[in-house]
Amino acid sequence: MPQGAQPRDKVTIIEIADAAGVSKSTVSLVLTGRGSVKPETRERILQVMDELGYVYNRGAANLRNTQSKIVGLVLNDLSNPFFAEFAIGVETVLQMAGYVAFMANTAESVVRQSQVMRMMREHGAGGIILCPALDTTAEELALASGPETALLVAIRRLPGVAASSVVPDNVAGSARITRHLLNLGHRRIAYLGGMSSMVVRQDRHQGFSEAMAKAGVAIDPGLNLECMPTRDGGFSAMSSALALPNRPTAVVCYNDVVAIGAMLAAARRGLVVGRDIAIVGFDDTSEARHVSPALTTIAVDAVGLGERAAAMLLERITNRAAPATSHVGPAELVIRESCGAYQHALTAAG
Amino acid sequence: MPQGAQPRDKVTIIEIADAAGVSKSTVSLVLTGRGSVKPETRERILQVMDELGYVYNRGAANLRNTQSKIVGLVLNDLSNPFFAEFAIGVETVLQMAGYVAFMANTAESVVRQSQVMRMMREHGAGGIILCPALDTTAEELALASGPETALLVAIRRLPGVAASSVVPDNVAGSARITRHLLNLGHRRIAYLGGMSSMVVRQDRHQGFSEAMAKAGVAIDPGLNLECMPTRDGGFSAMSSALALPNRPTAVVCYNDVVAIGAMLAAARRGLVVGRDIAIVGFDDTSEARHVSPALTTIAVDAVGLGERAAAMLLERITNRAAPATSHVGPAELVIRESCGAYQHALTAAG
DNA sequence: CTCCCAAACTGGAACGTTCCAGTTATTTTG
DNA sequence: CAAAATAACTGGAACGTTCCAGTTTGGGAG
Repeated sequence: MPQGAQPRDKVTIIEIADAAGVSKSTVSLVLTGRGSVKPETRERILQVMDELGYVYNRGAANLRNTQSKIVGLVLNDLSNPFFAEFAIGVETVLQMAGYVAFMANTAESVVRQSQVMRMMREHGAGGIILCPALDTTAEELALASGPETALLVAIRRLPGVAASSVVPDNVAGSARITRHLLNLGHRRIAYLGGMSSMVVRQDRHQGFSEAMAKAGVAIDPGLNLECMPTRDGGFSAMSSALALPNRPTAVVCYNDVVAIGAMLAAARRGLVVGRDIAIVGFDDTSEARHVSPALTTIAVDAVGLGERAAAMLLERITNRAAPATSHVGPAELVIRESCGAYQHALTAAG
Repeated sequence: MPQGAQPRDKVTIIEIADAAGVSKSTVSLVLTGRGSVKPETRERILQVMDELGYVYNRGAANLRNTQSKIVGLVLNDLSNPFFAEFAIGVETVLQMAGYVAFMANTAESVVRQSQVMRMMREHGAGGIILCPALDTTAEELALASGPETALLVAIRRLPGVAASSVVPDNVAGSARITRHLLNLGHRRIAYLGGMSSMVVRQDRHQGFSEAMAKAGVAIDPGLNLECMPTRDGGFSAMSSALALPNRPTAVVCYNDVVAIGAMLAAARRGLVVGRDIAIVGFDDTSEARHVSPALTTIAVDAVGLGERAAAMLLERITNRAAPATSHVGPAELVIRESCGAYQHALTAAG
């Protein structure tokens, strides 16, 4: 605030009008940019605003408008870098379009999720991008969202929900990375991590199964291990897998976080990952590059998914008649060291 | 929304009142919980709300109230897990207090930062927690914040700003980790990363210098290397350091991200980190644990800082007379493998 | 000079809520 | 049993904006 201005804690359009010697309607005209105002009048009004430290009151404006320029972004786990990157993509696009993102972290709690969604609707959000918490049901969502708020479900698809969605191609990605291990000669391959109640786990495991079936390789049911999708979960599940009498030669993990836990467990057992055992992940978070050996994984472009989600939601907000659409993003294989492909190439050549 | 309810896209308090056979004032009473309403009337009103799919309009309420229950959280870099963790801490405390966080990522852009802060004020945020973008000046901030919005500056302290602040003890932390290297016998120690214009860099470098001076070890000016606080920055700065005729035996890095880049550069040169050279970081992000060798670093408890920041801001919002306060959080040494302490212990014993 | 038209501006009624100042119904109290 | 107190409820005036329907101003055409 420029010096000399009294810090009146609530400057309104009317005070601006009085000070500039015009009516509040004229001030509103320059604020919204609608109608025609003489340039010098506009200038004078803007200057007065500056002097008095005027702050536009969007709440009051929305009361008439219904056009709120707010969208909500509900994340299930901000501590996972994957979702942080997703959020960055969303934010970039929204910002460009003059929207502002109300962002909240549910930490996988469905009650917090509905609280947060309610809050957003109460604040007049025109749309919500939701990365649903585990155990979110279609009914809950129907209650927590309404006809005036466009809903887009991202990352975790939610069967039975009539909303747009943006998800990576989990089935294809998982099949792709499984085929890679099969090509390297592995036959005893475990699937590790995630809980079977999770839709994403189901999709990824489906891709795994399909690739195995297509290659004519039988899946040992004992090599299908569930665990929470955390590093600790991966660590203990992998420890059990390694204690098996006939342990796997390769492990397809639910995601990078689990894979990193699994790598730690293998190292603890004295195994060299990429030589004695192959471990692969899913997501391609920045950590996948930094662990040693670097993790072979599936890149799903979190930022790109976020951008796409935001764009699709904005489309539905501005064009309310538009139908709900779905987008399935690409999932690409990134070969690094943890699968032993490099080692393998050497052996094959030698 | 329960079946049978018409999806009227704007249900107001008045329609609820009509349907329940009471006045809008009574409905307002049950909404706010003020005043006394007969339990059965309250029940009836709540039921009607449910049936008609009523959504409370906070914008309209704030028009009278000025108590908005919104606080803004402005982050300079959401892709850095440190800030994601900080955000989680902030959110947890706000949620508890019934507040909702408007969160935005500025990606180190000062123009985006002022846009975002303006938006938040326009939406009636009662306070803003700001992790300032690089190059933020005190003057800009004075313009972008106002008397009606409490400001708290976090993580990066900003000289000359009259606001509360929450920062880790950069000086002490840096001194602590430098002392650790000195105790291990290192004398040629480099300081690597960050730009000297950054206040955080200044603080951390000060701690480094003080520890060196106290130990009576001279600092070689050639071993003070600046770079952007990114992994790539750390990589190239470390590459230069290693090309020096008389290279350092230990490197204190600006933060973990830089340290990880530096480790990569050392490995590329064929050096075994923790044996041939010591590298340490600052922040203790989750990556520090996962790299190999695990990084010795300074833990500053990002979540705790976030919680503290939120609590302090809420205090200032609810008690407007409260003066601006400052909190300096602890910075603790976490010894892992990258400094060779384990190796050193073996040698000393043998 | 008069008329007309556009440009520039204005007053007041919304918007959905809260809250003050009542008004009625019900209970307590002396 | 009347009076007072309380509980339960109500009407209307805010709050800060937008927008409709005017009104004034200033020029140009006839």
